Amino acid sequence: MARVREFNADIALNRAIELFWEHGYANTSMREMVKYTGVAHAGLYTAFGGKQDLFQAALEKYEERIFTYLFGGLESDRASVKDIKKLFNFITSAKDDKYFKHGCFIANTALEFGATSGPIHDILTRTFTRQVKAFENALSNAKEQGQISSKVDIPDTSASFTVLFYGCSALTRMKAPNDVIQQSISAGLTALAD
Amino acid sequence: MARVREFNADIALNRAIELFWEHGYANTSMREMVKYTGVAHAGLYTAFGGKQDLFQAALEKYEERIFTYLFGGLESDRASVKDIKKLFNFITSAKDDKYFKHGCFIANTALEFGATSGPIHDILTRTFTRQVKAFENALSNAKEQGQISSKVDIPDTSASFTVLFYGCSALTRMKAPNDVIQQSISAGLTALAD
DNA sequence: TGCCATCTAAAACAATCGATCTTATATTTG
DNA sequence: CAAATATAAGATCGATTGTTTTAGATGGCA
Repeated sequence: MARVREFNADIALNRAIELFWEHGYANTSMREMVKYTGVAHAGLYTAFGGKQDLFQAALEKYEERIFTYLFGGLESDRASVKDIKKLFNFITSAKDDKYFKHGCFIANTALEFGATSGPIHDILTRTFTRQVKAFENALSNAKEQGQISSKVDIPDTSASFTVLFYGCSALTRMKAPNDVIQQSISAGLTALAD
Repeated sequence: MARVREFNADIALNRAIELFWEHGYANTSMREMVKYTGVAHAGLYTAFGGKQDLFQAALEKYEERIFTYLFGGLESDRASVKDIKKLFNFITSAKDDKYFKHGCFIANTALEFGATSGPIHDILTRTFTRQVKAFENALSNAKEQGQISSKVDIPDTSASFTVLFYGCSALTRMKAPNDVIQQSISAGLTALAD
């Protein structure tokens, strides 16, 4: 029949995530995307549609990624305090890490798009809700196992951890002093200590 | 001598803050700015310079504003727990408020520009540092007055409050459920209660 | 009143945007 | 091998960007 596609769409999408992540949607041109992915104009457009579609695909792939790696443990039946600490320990040590040096891609997008309704905002709220629930799951498991005091307010603490995550993401992105990030995390996690 | 300027530069700058605040730097065109401010192209350019200069002037005016109104009390010699609570009470009730419905302008800009060096980033880090110090000032005053336990770690708690502020700003901008914001604040402020 | 600097309004500018189309190459199937 | 087709590279499209220029209106001062 015809010639087979030369580029790997999955690899290209990972590159797209990187570029959108660093510069945001508005500050990334399709020409830069062509250069960075190494995929020709026509290739990107036939494989993904337009710029918005590419961005949405990148955001959804990233969403999948963080729930596999970053929040994955928190959604498990055996989620515990250890998983929460693991998440925030990663953030603490990840200011230069490939996968967090620009903060969280979802958080960056949330502040770029604000409350502008559309498919992007749907992804943002969906992710947010799932993050809160992941913390709730880990905390209620931890309470059942007696890892944390029965006095811990689970909805309040889950909300607090979620906000802590978004706050740390913002600080990481703007390269705020690392000790402030560490201090805020150690203060936030005291809720689990007593 | 010459014809006197018809528009008030200060009023125009306040309008510029509103538009940049809502849509960000990249997503605001100078044509929209001309429409929104009611000031002609040439007027904006002669009064402020280019788009970047206008943005910088807007950001600095906003910076001045939040340290007068939002963080003002925290920098005072008589700053106390009451001022911290006042700040977060405002955020709790301000999701539809003219002055916070799109989150904090500084926080939005921090995530749009990231760590890109330049005058904008200087403003961001300057503001951030001053916010942390404002919390430290209020907390050390509160400790001296016996309002909070002597066991409260001031650097940790200040960092925690600053991150809470940026996190709540993000949630407000993306119109996250208001109860999550409230819960995170009530959880964050428990550090002051015991 | 007349000058002229400075204003407003709008058109014009070059550059760049997202998107499409062209051209030529490369590859698979009959 | 040859026809068919999707590819890659890049020229090109109209629209929009930030900025500058032009043209006309306005107001303070000689």
